Amino acid sequence: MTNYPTNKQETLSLRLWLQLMKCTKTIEAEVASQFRRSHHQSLTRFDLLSQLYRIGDDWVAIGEIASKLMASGGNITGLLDRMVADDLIERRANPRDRRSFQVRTTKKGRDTFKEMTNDHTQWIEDALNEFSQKDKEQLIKLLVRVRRAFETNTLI
Amino acid sequence: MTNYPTNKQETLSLRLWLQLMKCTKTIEAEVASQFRRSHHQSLTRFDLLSQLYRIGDDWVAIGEIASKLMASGGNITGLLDRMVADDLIERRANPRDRRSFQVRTTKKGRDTFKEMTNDHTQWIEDALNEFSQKDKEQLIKLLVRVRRAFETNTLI
DNA sequence: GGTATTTATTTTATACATAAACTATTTACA
DNA sequence: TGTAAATAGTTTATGTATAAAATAAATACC
Repeated sequence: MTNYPTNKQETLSLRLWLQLMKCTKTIEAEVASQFRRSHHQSLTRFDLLSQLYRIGDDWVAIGEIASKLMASGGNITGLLDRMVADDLIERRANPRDRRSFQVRTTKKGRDTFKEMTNDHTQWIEDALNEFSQKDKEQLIKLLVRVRRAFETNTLI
Repeated sequence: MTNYPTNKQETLSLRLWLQLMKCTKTIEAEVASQFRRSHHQSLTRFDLLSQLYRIGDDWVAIGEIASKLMASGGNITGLLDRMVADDLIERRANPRDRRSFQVRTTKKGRDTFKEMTNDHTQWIEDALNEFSQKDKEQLIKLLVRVRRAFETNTLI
């Protein structure tokens, strides 16, 4: 009979995962609800605008957006349709590949993103200002380790 | 001109939140996809079955479920409908209050949950076994602090 | 050059999420 | 008691997510 891992250890991993989820969901729900109230936009749209901003608000292929958002293709089509309808982004055919389409933020999209990201930063700052730089850094380090552990473990 | 908070501090809080979300989403996507593949069930359904299990697999009011899952009413109605159709739970009118309905797991629901929770525990254990008890405990502690900070801050 | 494969995106069917309006009770209380 | 307010769920409209099949164009390769 081998020395089986204690129940306490098992519980701890599960508890860690549950707390991680609970924490994220709490913040996410709050941020999403604020975005809806203040800007009539969803968290997903904010993510998408963030990605476009990072790219430099230039034309990007739809597939690239999809992979960056970790979203499925069918999802992106509808999301982009609605955002085009709201004049946040524009869409065109890729002039060099007729299979491919590209999107880019409009002026309204960039302005909306700027307002959203200002609010967003402020909310997060306000909520987390009680934490020391050291605490934050350590938490980030641990979170990255957890993610890496999970990625390498499950992708085998 | 006041001493404005440094950009570095601001970035750190945002980075913390981004890592938190990224970490949770990575694990969640993996677990959800495994549940779909192995059991044809969603993470939401697993959460719901977990809540029913915690309650003791006895009759519970629908509203209580909704609040425990942090879900809206309209959402729960559809979710429960589909789970009743799949014979995972059963529904009845509350005999003492004709406005209210109650749900309870079926045998199939309990069996499904048992299988799912075994797998789930194993996945999490496998992924997190490289972490020391001390690391896990500290991470849990920090996560709880973050959540509390956010709850008290934003609910004012 | 013509066929097979790959790539990029959309369509379809379905599940899950919210807010807001609605229905049906129960409860509070004047 | 009778009426207003509160409570419990559902319905409706819409947004966001997945998987799988379909479409269309580019590429590989014989």
